[in-house]
Amino acid sequence: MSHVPEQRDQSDPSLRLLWRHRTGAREEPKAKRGPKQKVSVDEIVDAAIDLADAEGLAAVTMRAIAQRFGLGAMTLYSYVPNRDALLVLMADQVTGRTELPDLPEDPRKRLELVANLQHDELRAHPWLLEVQDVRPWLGPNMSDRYEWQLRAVDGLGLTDLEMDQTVAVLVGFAGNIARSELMKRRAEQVTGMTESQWWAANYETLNEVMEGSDYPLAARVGTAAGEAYQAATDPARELDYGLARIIDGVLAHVGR
Amino acid sequence: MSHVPEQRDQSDPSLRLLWRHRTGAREEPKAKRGPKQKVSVDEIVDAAIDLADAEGLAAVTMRAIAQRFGLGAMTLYSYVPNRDALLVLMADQVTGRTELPDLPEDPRKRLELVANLQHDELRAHPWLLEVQDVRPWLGPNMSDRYEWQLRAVDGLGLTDLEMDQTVAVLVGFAGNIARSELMKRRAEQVTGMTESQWWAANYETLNEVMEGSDYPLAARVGTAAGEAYQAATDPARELDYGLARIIDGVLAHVGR
DNA sequence: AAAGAATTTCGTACGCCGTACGGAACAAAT
DNA sequence: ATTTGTTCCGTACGGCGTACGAAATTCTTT
Repeated sequence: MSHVPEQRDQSDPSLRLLWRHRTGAREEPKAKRGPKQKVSVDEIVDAAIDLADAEGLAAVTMRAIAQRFGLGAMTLYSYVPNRDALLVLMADQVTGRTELPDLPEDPRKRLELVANLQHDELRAHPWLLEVQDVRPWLGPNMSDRYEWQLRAVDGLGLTDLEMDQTVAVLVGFAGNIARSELMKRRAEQVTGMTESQWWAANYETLNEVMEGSDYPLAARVGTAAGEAYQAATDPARELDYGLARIIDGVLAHVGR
Repeated sequence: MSHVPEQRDQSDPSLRLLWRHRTGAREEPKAKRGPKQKVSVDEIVDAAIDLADAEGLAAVTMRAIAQRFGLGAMTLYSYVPNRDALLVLMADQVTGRTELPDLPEDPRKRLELVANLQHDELRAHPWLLEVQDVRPWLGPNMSDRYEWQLRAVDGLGLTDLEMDQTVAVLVGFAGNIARSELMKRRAEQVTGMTESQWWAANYETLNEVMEGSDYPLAARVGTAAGEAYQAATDPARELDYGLARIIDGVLAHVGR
Protein backbone atom coordinates (compact mmCIF):
# COMPACT_ATOMS: atom_id res chain seq x y z
CA MET A 1 0.00 0.00 0.00
CA SER A 2 1.12 3.50 -0.70
CA HIS A 3 1.72 5.54 2.34
CA VAL A 4 0.94 9.19 2.56
CA PRO A 5 3.83 10.73 4.46
CA GLU A 6 1.84 11.51 7.56
CA GLN A 7 1.26 15.18 6.67
CA ARG A 8 1.47 16.20 10.26
CA ASP A 9 -1.12 18.72 11.37
CA GLN A 10 0.92 21.87 11.64
CA SER A 11 -2.03 23.88 12.86
CA ASP A 12 -1.88 25.26 16.32
CA PRO A 13 -3.89 23.20 18.80
CA SER A 14 -4.85 26.28 20.79
CA LEU A 15 -6.85 27.61 17.87
CA ARG A 16 -9.65 25.07 18.15
CA LEU A 17 -9.72 25.57 21.87
CA LEU A 18 -10.03 29.30 21.50
CA TRP A 19 -12.91 29.02 19.08
CA ARG A 20 -14.55 26.11 20.83
CA HIS A 21 -17.86 27.94 21.20
CA ARG A 22 -18.56 29.23 17.74
CA THR A 23 -16.78 26.70 15.64
CA GLY A 24 -18.90 26.09 12.57
CA ALA A 25 -22.57 25.19 13.16
CA ARG A 26 -21.97 21.48 12.88
CA GLU A 27 -20.90 20.71 16.37
CA GLU A 28 -20.42 17.09 17.07
CA PRO A 29 -21.12 16.38 20.73
CA LYS A 30 -20.12 12.86 19.79
CA ALA A 31 -20.29 10.96 23.04
CA LYS A 32 -16.77 10.37 24.27
CA ARG A 33 -15.45 7.56 26.36
CA GLY A 34 -14.02 7.62 29.80
CA PRO A 35 -15.34 9.36 32.90
CA LYS A 36 -17.52 12.41 32.44
CA GLN A 37 -15.51 15.55 32.81
CA LYS A 38 -16.23 17.07 36.15
CA VAL A 39 -15.86 20.66 35.08
CA SER A 40 -15.71 22.56 31.82
CA VAL A 41 -12.95 24.50 30.13
CA ASP A 42 -14.97 27.65 30.69
CA GLU A 43 -15.22 27.06 34.38
CA ILE A 44 -11.51 26.54 34.60
CA VAL A 45 -10.76 29.66 32.64
CA ASP A 46 -13.22 31.66 34.72
CA ALA A 47 -11.66 30.41 37.92
CA ALA A 48 -8.24 31.35 36.62
CA ILE A 49 -9.51 34.83 35.77
CA ASP A 50 -10.93 35.19 39.26
CA LEU A 51 -7.62 34.20 40.71
CA ALA A 52 -5.69 36.61 38.53
CA ASP A 53 -8.05 39.45 39.36
CA ALA A 54 -7.78 38.78 43.06
CA GLU A 55 -4.15 37.89 43.55
CA GLY A 56 -2.32 38.66 40.35
CA LEU A 57 -1.12 36.51 37.52
CA ALA A 58 1.63 34.94 39.60
CA ALA A 59 -1.03 33.33 41.76
CA VAL A 60 -2.48 31.56 38.75
CA THR A 61 -0.73 28.24 39.18
CA MET A 62 -2.01 24.95 37.92
CA ARG A 63 -2.13 23.63 41.44
CA ALA A 64 -4.10 26.59 42.75
CA ILE A 65 -6.69 26.37 40.02
CA ALA A 66 -7.09 22.65 40.39
CA GLN A 67 -7.56 22.99 44.09
CA ARG A 68 -10.53 25.29 43.53
CA PHE A 69 -12.34 22.36 42.00
CA GLY A 70 -10.96 19.72 44.29
CA LEU A 71 -9.06 18.24 41.40
CA GLY A 72 -5.51 17.05 41.15
CA ALA A 73 -3.12 19.42 39.50
CA MET A 74 -2.46 17.19 36.54
CA THR A 75 -6.12 16.88 35.78
CA LEU A 76 -6.13 20.32 34.26
CA TYR A 77 -3.98 19.04 31.47
CA SER A 78 -6.88 17.12 30.05
CA TYR A 79 -8.67 20.41 29.56
CA VAL A 80 -5.83 22.64 28.50
CA PRO A 81 -2.50 21.75 26.90
CA ASN A 82 -0.37 23.87 29.22
CA ARG A 83 -0.27 27.01 31.29
CA ASP A 84 0.54 29.39 28.48
CA ALA A 85 -2.45 28.18 26.51
CA LEU A 86 -4.58 28.79 29.58
CA LEU A 87 -3.36 32.35 29.79
CA VAL A 88 -4.37 32.93 26.21
CA LEU A 89 -7.80 31.49 26.91
CA MET A 90 -8.11 33.75 29.92
CA ALA A 91 -7.24 36.78 27.84
CA ASP A 92 -9.79 35.99 25.18
CA GLN A 93 -12.49 35.06 27.63
CA VAL A 94 -12.11 38.19 29.70
CA THR A 95 -12.07 40.22 26.52
CA GLY A 96 -15.46 38.81 25.71
CA ARG A 97 -16.89 40.10 28.95
CA THR A 98 -16.77 43.77 28.05
CA GLU A 99 -19.41 44.51 25.51
CA LEU A 100 -18.62 46.74 22.61
CA PRO A 101 -20.86 49.81 22.61
CA ASP A 102 -22.18 51.45 19.49
CA LEU A 103 -19.72 53.86 17.98
CA PRO A 104 -20.56 57.55 18.18
CA GLU A 105 -20.78 59.68 15.07
CA ASP A 106 -18.09 62.12 16.08
CA PRO A 107 -14.69 60.82 15.01
CA ARG A 108 -12.93 62.18 18.05
CA LYS A 109 -15.39 60.50 20.35
CA ARG A 110 -14.91 57.28 18.45
CA LEU A 111 -11.18 57.28 18.96
CA GLU A 112 -11.54 58.27 22.59
CA LEU A 113 -13.90 55.40 23.11
CA VAL A 114 -11.41 52.90 21.72
CA ALA A 115 -8.71 54.06 24.11
CA ASN A 116 -10.99 54.41 27.11
CA LEU A 117 -12.52 51.01 26.70
CA GLN A 118 -9.11 49.45 26.58
CA HIS A 119 -7.97 51.42 29.56
CA ASP A 120 -10.95 50.51 31.68
CA GLU A 121 -10.53 46.88 30.86
CA LEU A 122 -6.87 46.90 31.77
CA ARG A 123 -7.63 48.62 35.02
CA ALA A 124 -10.09 45.91 35.88
CA HIS A 125 -7.73 43.11 34.81
CA PRO A 126 -4.17 44.38 35.05
CA TRP A 127 -2.73 40.93 34.48
CA LEU A 128 -3.74 41.30 30.84
CA LEU A 129 -0.69 43.49 30.49
CA GLU A 130 1.52 40.55 31.34
CA VAL A 131 -0.35 38.10 29.17
CA GLN A 132 0.03 40.33 26.16
CA ASP A 133 3.70 39.49 26.28
CA VAL A 134 2.90 35.92 25.47
CA ARG A 135 1.31 36.37 22.08
CA PRO A 136 -1.00 38.69 20.15
CA TRP A 137 -3.42 35.83 19.92
CA LEU A 138 -6.41 35.72 17.73
CA GLY A 139 -9.30 34.29 19.61
CA PRO A 140 -12.93 35.02 18.81
CA ASN A 141 -13.39 37.80 21.30
CA MET A 142 -10.13 39.45 20.43
CA SER A 143 -11.07 39.26 16.79
CA ASP A 144 -14.39 40.92 17.57
CA ARG A 145 -12.55 43.59 19.46
CA TYR A 146 -10.16 44.24 16.63
CA GLU A 147 -12.96 44.47 14.09
CA TRP A 148 -14.78 46.92 16.33
CA GLN A 149 -11.65 49.00 16.73
CA LEU A 150 -11.20 49.11 12.99
CA ARG A 151 -14.80 50.25 12.55
CA ALA A 152 -13.95 53.14 14.85
CA VAL A 153 -11.23 54.36 12.54
CA ASP A 154 -13.02 53.45 9.34
CA GLY A 155 -14.25 56.19 7.06
CA LEU A 156 -11.80 58.77 8.34
CA GLY A 157 -9.76 58.69 5.20
CA LEU A 158 -6.96 56.51 6.46
CA THR A 159 -5.31 53.86 4.35
CA ASP A 160 -5.71 50.27 5.44
CA LEU A 161 -2.25 50.25 6.89
CA GLU A 162 -2.85 53.49 8.72
CA MET A 163 -6.05 52.14 10.19
CA ASP A 164 -4.17 49.28 11.75
CA GLN A 165 -1.43 51.53 13.03
CA THR A 166 -3.85 54.08 14.43
CA VAL A 167 -5.64 51.43 16.42
CA ALA A 168 -2.29 50.18 17.64
CA VAL A 169 -1.27 53.63 18.80
CA LEU A 170 -4.51 54.20 20.69
CA VAL A 171 -4.61 50.80 22.29
CA GLY A 172 -0.92 50.90 23.09
CA PHE A 173 -1.23 54.27 24.73
CA ALA A 174 -4.11 53.10 26.87
CA GLY A 175 -1.99 50.14 27.85
CA ASN A 176 0.90 52.34 28.87
CA ILE A 177 -1.29 54.43 31.11
CA ALA A 178 -2.69 51.32 32.68
CA ARG A 179 0.79 49.97 33.16
CA SER A 180 2.05 53.06 34.91
CA GLU A 181 -0.95 53.00 37.21
CA LEU A 182 -0.29 49.36 37.94
CA MET A 183 3.34 49.92 38.73
CA LYS A 184 2.41 52.67 41.12
CA ARG A 185 -0.06 50.45 42.91
CA ARG A 186 2.43 47.61 43.07
CA ALA A 187 5.16 49.87 44.40
CA GLU A 188 2.88 51.00 47.20
CA GLN A 189 2.00 47.43 47.96
CA VAL A 190 5.58 46.17 47.98
CA THR A 191 7.06 49.00 50.01
CA GLY A 192 4.01 49.31 52.20
CA MET A 193 4.13 53.06 51.84
CA THR A 194 2.35 55.55 49.65
CA GLU A 195 4.43 57.32 47.04
CA SER A 196 4.78 60.48 49.08
CA GLN A 197 5.70 58.47 52.14
CA TRP A 198 8.42 56.81 50.13
CA TRP A 199 9.82 60.13 49.02
CA ALA A 200 9.76 61.38 52.57
CA ALA A 201 11.49 58.28 53.87
CA ASN A 202 14.20 58.44 51.23
CA TYR A 203 14.62 62.20 51.11
CA GLU A 204 17.87 62.28 53.03
CA THR A 205 19.40 59.34 51.28
CA LEU A 206 18.49 60.77 47.92
CA ASN A 207 20.02 64.12 48.72
CA GLU A 208 23.15 62.51 49.98
CA VAL A 209 23.50 60.17 47.08
CA MET A 210 22.67 62.62 44.33
CA GLU A 211 25.09 65.18 45.66
CA GLY A 212 27.18 66.16 42.70
CA SER A 213 24.62 65.38 40.05
CA ASP A 214 21.93 67.91 39.47
CA TYR A 215 18.67 67.66 37.64
CA PRO A 216 17.11 71.09 37.36
CA LEU A 217 14.32 70.12 35.02
CA ALA A 218 13.63 66.77 36.61
CA ALA A 219 13.43 68.38 40.01
CA ARG A 220 10.99 71.02 38.85
CA VAL A 221 8.90 68.83 36.57
CA GLY A 222 9.09 65.81 38.78
CA THR A 223 7.63 67.52 41.79
CA ALA A 224 5.01 69.21 39.62
CA ALA A 225 4.02 65.90 38.15
CA GLY A 226 4.14 64.23 41.52
CA GLU A 227 1.83 66.72 43.12
CA ALA A 228 -0.54 66.66 40.20
CA TYR A 229 -0.79 62.90 40.15
CA GLN A 230 -1.34 62.89 43.83
CA ALA A 231 -3.92 65.65 43.76
CA ALA A 232 -5.86 64.08 40.96
CA THR A 233 -8.85 62.49 42.55
CA ASP A 234 -9.50 60.52 39.42
CA PRO A 235 -6.22 59.13 38.20
CA ALA A 236 -8.06 57.37 35.43
CA ARG A 237 -8.05 60.69 33.64
CA GLU A 238 -4.32 60.70 33.49
CA LEU A 239 -4.67 59.68 29.89
CA ASP A 240 -6.57 62.75 28.78
CA TYR A 241 -3.59 64.81 27.73
CA GLY A 242 -1.79 62.22 25.68
CA LEU A 243 -4.97 60.96 24.15
CA ALA A 244 -5.95 64.45 23.05
CA ARG A 245 -2.56 64.98 21.39
CA ILE A 246 -2.68 61.65 19.58
CA ILE A 247 -6.19 62.21 18.30
CA ASP A 248 -5.30 65.74 17.28
CA GLY A 249 -2.49 64.36 15.23
CA VAL A 250 -4.58 61.69 13.59
CA LEU A 251 -7.45 63.99 12.73
CA ALA A 252 -5.08 66.62 11.40
CA HIS A 253 -3.51 63.95 9.24
CA VAL A 254 -6.78 63.12 7.52
CA GLY A 255 -7.59 66.79 7.25
CA ARG A 256 -10.39 67.52 9.62
CA MET B 1 20.75 56.11 79.81
CA SER B 2 18.05 57.36 77.57
CA HIS B 3 17.41 55.20 74.58
CA VAL B 4 16.52 56.55 71.20
CA PRO B 5 13.89 54.19 69.82
CA GLU B 6 16.06 52.66 67.13
CA GLN B 7 14.73 54.91 64.31
CA ARG B 8 15.05 52.17 61.77
CA ASP B 9 16.45 53.22 58.41
CA GLN B 10 13.40 53.25 56.22
CA SER B 11 15.42 54.18 53.15
CA ASP B 12 15.59 51.72 50.35
CA PRO B 13 18.84 49.74 50.36
CA SER B 14 18.90 49.57 46.58
CA LEU B 15 19.34 53.32 46.36
CA ARG B 16 22.90 53.35 47.63
CA LEU B 17 23.72 50.45 45.41
CA LEU B 18 22.35 52.21 42.37
CA TRP B 19 24.33 55.34 43.04
CA ARG B 20 27.43 53.53 44.21
CA HIS B 21 29.65 55.25 41.67
CA ARG B 22 28.81 58.88 42.08
CA THR B 23 27.77 59.00 45.68
CA GLY B 24 29.06 62.23 47.19
CA ALA B 25 32.76 63.01 46.77
CA ARG B 26 33.70 61.64 50.15
CA GLU B 27 34.09 58.03 49.34
CA GLU B 28 35.38 55.93 52.15
CA PRO B 29 37.30 52.96 50.78
CA LYS B 30 37.73 52.04 54.45
CA ALA B 31 39.42 48.68 54.39
CA LYS B 32 36.92 46.00 55.22
CA ARG B 33 37.45 42.68 56.89
CA GLY B 34 36.94 39.26 55.55
CA PRO B 35 38.18 37.77 52.28
CA LYS B 36 38.70 40.15 49.38
CA GLN B 37 35.73 40.13 47.08
CA LYS B 38 36.62 38.20 44.00
CA VAL B 39 34.54 40.24 41.59
CA SER B 40 32.78 43.57 41.61
CA VAL B 41 29.14 44.51 41.48
CA ASP B 42 29.73 46.03 38.07
CA GLU B 43 31.18 42.82 36.72
CA ILE B 44 28.20 40.89 38.00
CA VAL B 45 25.74 43.33 36.50
CA ASP B 46 27.60 43.33 33.21
CA ALA B 47 27.59 39.56 33.10
CA ALA B 48 23.89 39.55 33.81
CA ILE B 49 23.33 42.02 30.99
CA ASP B 50 25.33 39.83 28.64
CA LEU B 51 23.24 36.87 29.61
CA ALA B 52 19.99 38.74 29.13
CA ASP B 53 21.08 40.04 25.75
CA ALA B 54 22.10 36.60 24.60
CA GLU B 55 19.43 34.35 26.04
CA GLY B 56 16.68 36.54 27.40
CA LEU B 57 15.77 37.62 30.87
CA ALA B 58 14.59 34.17 31.88
CA ALA B 59 18.15 32.92 31.51
CA VAL B 60 19.34 35.42 34.08
CA THR B 61 19.31 33.16 37.10
CA MET B 62 21.45 33.58 40.14
CA ARG B 63 23.03 30.22 39.54
CA ALA B 64 23.86 30.99 35.93
CA ILE B 65 25.50 34.29 36.75
CA ALA B 66 27.48 32.83 39.61
CA GLN B 67 28.71 30.04 37.41
CA ARG B 68 30.20 32.58 35.00
CA PHE B 69 32.60 33.57 37.73
CA GLY B 70 33.10 30.14 39.18
CA LEU B 71 31.27 31.23 42.30
CA GLY B 72 28.62 29.53 44.33
CA ALA B 73 25.11 30.76 43.74
CA MET B 74 24.67 32.17 47.21
CA THR B 75 27.82 34.24 46.90
CA LEU B 76 25.99 36.73 44.76
CA TYR B 77 23.92 37.72 47.72
CA SER B 78 26.89 39.46 49.28
CA TYR B 79 26.94 41.76 46.29
CA VAL B 80 23.27 42.24 45.66
CA PRO B 81 20.31 41.87 48.01
CA ASN B 82 18.18 39.79 45.65
CA ARG B 83 17.35 39.13 42.04
CA ASP B 84 14.91 41.98 41.61
CA ALA B 85 17.51 44.44 42.81
CA LEU B 86 19.92 42.98 40.29
CA LEU B 87 17.43 43.56 37.50
CA VAL B 88 17.13 47.19 38.49
CA LEU B 89 20.91 47.52 38.49
CA MET B 90 21.02 45.94 35.06
CA ALA B 91 18.47 48.39 33.74
CA ASP B 92 20.30 51.39 35.04
CA GLN B 93 23.69 50.16 33.96
CA VAL B 94 22.61 49.38 30.42
CA THR B 95 20.88 52.74 30.26
CA GLY B 96 24.22 54.34 30.98
CA ARG B 97 25.77 52.69 27.96
CA THR B 98 23.90 54.68 25.36
CA GLU B 99 25.23 58.17 25.28
CA LEU B 100 22.84 61.04 25.01
CA PRO B 101 23.51 63.07 21.85
CA ASP B 102 23.16 66.83 21.64
CA LEU B 103 19.62 67.90 20.98
CA PRO B 104 18.87 69.40 17.57
CA GLU B 105 17.35 72.83 17.21
CA ASP B 106 14.26 71.71 15.38
CA PRO B 107 11.56 70.74 17.89
CA ARG B 108 10.25 67.94 15.72
CA LYS B 109 13.69 66.45 15.39
CA ARG B 110 14.13 66.70 19.13
CA LEU B 111 11.02 64.71 19.84
CA GLU B 112 11.86 62.16 17.18
CA LEU B 113 15.25 61.72 18.72
CA VAL B 114 13.77 60.96 22.12
CA ALA B 115 11.56 58.23 20.69
CA ASN B 116 14.17 56.80 18.38
CA LEU B 117 16.83 56.59 21.02
CA GLN B 118 14.48 54.71 23.27
CA HIS B 119 13.43 52.42 20.47
CA ASP B 120 16.98 51.59 19.44
CA GLU B 121 17.91 50.82 22.99
CA LEU B 122 14.96 48.52 23.47
CA ARG B 123 15.75 46.74 20.25
CA ALA B 124 19.25 46.09 21.49
CA HIS B 125 18.08 45.01 24.95
CA PRO B 126 14.50 43.74 24.68
CA TRP B 127 14.57 42.40 28.22
CA LEU B 128 14.34 46.00 29.40
CA LEU B 129 10.67 45.78 28.52
CA GLU B 130 10.20 43.10 31.13
CA VAL B 131 12.27 44.84 33.75
CA GLN B 132 10.22 47.99 33.42
CA ASP B 133 7.40 46.04 34.98
CA VAL B 134 9.36 45.76 38.17
CA ARG B 135 9.68 49.42 39.03
CA PRO B 136 10.22 52.84 37.43
CA TRP B 137 13.45 53.06 39.34
CA LEU B 138 15.53 56.11 39.72
CA GLY B 139 19.13 55.24 39.28
CA PRO B 140 21.77 57.69 38.14
CA ASN B 141 21.68 56.79 34.48
CA MET B 142 17.92 56.73 34.35
CA SER B 143 17.86 60.11 36.01
CA ASP B 144 20.28 61.43 33.41
CA ARG B 145 18.06 60.04 30.73
CA TYR B 146 14.96 61.64 32.16
CA GLU B 147 16.64 65.00 32.47
CA TRP B 148 17.79 64.76 28.86
CA GLN B 149 14.31 63.85 27.73
CA LEU B 150 12.89 66.83 29.56
CA ARG B 151 15.43 69.11 27.89
CA ALA B 152 14.10 67.85 24.58
CA VAL B 153 10.60 69.07 25.37
CA ASP B 154 11.70 72.17 27.21
CA GLY B 155 11.04 75.55 25.69
CA LEU B 156 8.17 74.38 23.54
CA GLY B 157 5.60 76.14 25.65
CA LEU B 158 4.40 73.12 27.60
CA THR B 159 3.52 73.26 31.26
CA ASP B 160 5.65 71.25 33.64
CA LEU B 161 3.03 68.59 33.85
CA GLU B 162 2.67 68.44 30.09
CA MET B 163 6.41 68.08 29.69
CA ASP B 164 6.37 64.98 31.83
CA GLN B 165 3.38 63.56 30.02
CA THR B 166 4.79 64.28 26.59
CA VAL B 167 7.97 62.44 27.40
CA ALA B 168 5.90 59.58 28.72
CA VAL B 169 3.87 59.38 25.52
CA LEU B 170 6.94 59.37 23.30
CA VAL B 171 8.87 56.88 25.36
CA GLY B 172 5.83 54.70 25.84
CA PHE B 173 5.11 54.64 22.15
CA ALA B 174 8.67 53.64 21.35
CA GLY B 175 8.33 50.90 23.90
CA ASN B 176 5.15 49.60 22.32
CA ILE B 177 6.76 49.38 18.92
CA ALA B 178 9.70 47.56 20.40
CA ARG B 179 7.35 45.22 22.20
CA SER B 180 5.43 44.31 19.10
CA GLU B 181 8.65 43.62 17.26
CA LEU B 182 9.80 41.47 20.11
CA MET B 183 6.60 39.47 20.21
CA LYS B 184 6.88 38.84 16.51
CA ARG B 185 10.42 37.58 16.86
CA ARG B 186 9.49 35.41 19.81
CA ALA B 187 6.51 33.94 18.00
CA GLU B 188 8.73 32.95 15.10
CA GLN B 189 11.19 31.42 17.50
CA VAL B 190 8.61 29.47 19.47
CA THR B 191 6.64 28.14 16.52
CA GLY B 192 9.71 27.68 14.40
CA MET B 193 7.93 29.26 11.47
CA THR B 194 7.88 32.73 10.00
CA GLU B 195 4.66 34.66 10.32
CA SER B 196 3.54 33.92 6.77
CA GLN B 197 4.38 30.26 7.22
CA TRP B 198 2.18 30.24 10.28
CA TRP B 199 -0.72 31.75 8.40
CA ALA B 200 -0.28 29.24 5.63
CA ALA B 201 -0.17 26.34 8.05
CA ASN B 202 -3.27 27.49 9.88
CA TYR B 203 -5.22 28.75 6.92
CA GLU B 204 -7.60 25.82 6.76
CA THR B 205 -8.17 25.60 10.46
CA LEU B 206 -8.82 29.30 10.66
CA ASN B 207 -11.35 29.17 7.86
CA GLU B 208 -13.11 26.25 9.42
CA VAL B 209 -13.16 27.70 12.87
CA MET B 210 -14.17 31.22 11.94
CA GLU B 211 -17.01 30.01 9.79
CA GLY B 212 -20.00 31.97 10.95
CA SER B 213 -18.12 34.95 12.20
CA ASP B 214 -16.98 37.46 9.67
CA TYR B 215 -14.49 40.23 9.91
CA PRO B 216 -14.67 42.34 6.76
CA LEU B 217 -12.41 45.11 7.98
CA ALA B 218 -10.01 42.89 9.84
CA ALA B 219 -9.63 40.69 6.80
CA ARG B 220 -8.91 43.60 4.50
CA VAL B 221 -6.77 45.62 6.90
CA GLY B 222 -5.09 42.62 8.40
CA THR B 223 -3.77 41.33 5.14
CA ALA B 224 -2.76 44.83 4.10
CA ALA B 225 -0.88 45.28 7.33
CA GLY B 226 0.58 41.82 7.12
CA GLU B 227 1.97 42.33 3.66
CA ALA B 228 3.30 45.74 4.53
CA TYR B 229 5.09 44.57 7.61
CA GLN B 230 6.52 41.71 5.71
CA ALA B 231 7.59 43.82 2.77
CA ALA B 232 9.23 46.42 4.92
CA THR B 233 12.92 45.76 4.72
CA ASP B 234 13.48 47.99 7.71
CA PRO B 235 10.87 47.14 10.30
CA ALA B 236 12.50 49.60 12.65
CA ARG B 237 10.69 52.29 10.75
CA GLU B 238 7.37 50.88 11.76
CA LEU B 239 7.18 53.67 14.25
CA ASP B 240 7.24 56.48 11.73
CA TYR B 241 3.52 56.82 11.27
CA GLY B 242 2.51 56.88 14.91
CA LEU B 243 5.41 59.06 15.86
CA ALA B 244 4.51 61.60 13.22
CA ARG B 245 0.91 61.76 14.45
CA ILE B 246 1.94 62.16 18.06
CA ILE B 247 4.43 64.89 17.31
CA ASP B 248 1.91 66.62 15.07
CA GLY B 249 -0.49 66.66 17.95
CA VAL B 250 2.02 67.96 20.43
CA LEU B 251 3.33 70.72 18.18
CA ALA B 252 -0.19 71.76 17.23
CA HIS B 253 -0.99 71.96 20.90
CA VAL B 254 1.76 74.49 21.59
CA GLY B 255 0.86 76.33 18.44
CA ARG B 256 3.66 75.83 15.99
C1' DA C 1 51.51 37.85 69.10
C1' DA C 2 46.96 36.39 70.34
C1' DA C 3 42.18 36.95 70.60
C1' DG C 4 38.08 38.85 68.85
C1' DA C 5 34.95 40.64 65.45
C1' DA C 6 33.23 41.37 61.04
C1' DT C 7 32.73 39.61 56.17
C1' DT C 8 32.84 36.70 52.34
C1' DT C 9 32.19 32.23 50.48
C1' DC C 10 29.11 28.58 49.62
C1' DG C 11 26.92 23.64 50.60
C1' DT C 12 22.61 22.22 51.95
C1' DA C 13 17.84 22.50 52.07
C1' DC C 14 13.03 24.29 51.70
C1' DG C 15 9.14 25.44 49.28
C1' DC C 16 7.56 26.76 45.16
C1' DC C 17 6.78 26.10 40.02
C1' DG C 18 5.39 23.54 35.28
C1' DT C 19 4.80 19.26 33.70
C1' DA C 20 6.44 14.14 31.99
C1' DC C 21 5.05 9.63 33.03
C1' DG C 22 2.29 5.80 34.01
C1' DG C 23 -1.28 3.45 36.38
C1' DA C 24 -6.16 3.03 37.71
C1' DA C 25 -11.03 3.98 37.02
C1' DC C 26 -14.34 4.50 33.73
C1' DA C 27 -17.52 4.50 29.60
C1' DA C 28 -18.28 3.62 24.96
C1' DA C 29 -17.34 0.60 20.80
C1' DT C 30 -16.65 -3.96 19.24
C1' DA D 1 -17.03 -9.76 27.45
C1' DT D 2 -13.33 -7.60 25.65
C1' DT D 3 -11.06 -3.88 23.70
C1' DT D 4 -10.11 0.95 23.23
C1' DG D 5 -9.77 5.61 24.14
C1' DT D 6 -10.44 9.15 28.09
C1' DT D 7 -10.20 11.08 32.39
C1' DC D 8 -8.23 11.47 36.80
C1' DC D 9 -4.25 11.99 39.51
C1' DG D 10 -0.02 10.41 42.65
C1' DT D 11 4.66 10.58 42.08
C1' DA D 12 8.71 12.55 40.56
C1' DC D 13 12.09 15.48 38.03
C1' DG D 14 14.49 19.49 37.19
C1' DG D 15 14.59 24.31 37.90
C1' DC D 16 13.88 28.51 40.45
C1' DG D 17 14.88 32.18 44.50
C1' DT D 18 16.78 32.24 48.70
C1' DA D 19 17.03 31.20 54.23
C1' DC D 20 20.37 29.33 57.17
C1' DG D 21 24.61 28.24 59.20
C1' DA D 22 29.32 26.71 59.00
C1' DA D 23 33.98 27.62 57.40
C1' DA D 24 37.47 30.64 55.87
C1' DT D 25 39.55 34.97 55.69
C1' DT D 26 40.98 39.50 57.06
C1' DC D 27 41.06 43.56 59.96
C1' DT D 28 40.85 45.46 64.74
C1' DT D 29 41.81 45.26 69.40
C1' DT D 30 44.16 43.66 73.14
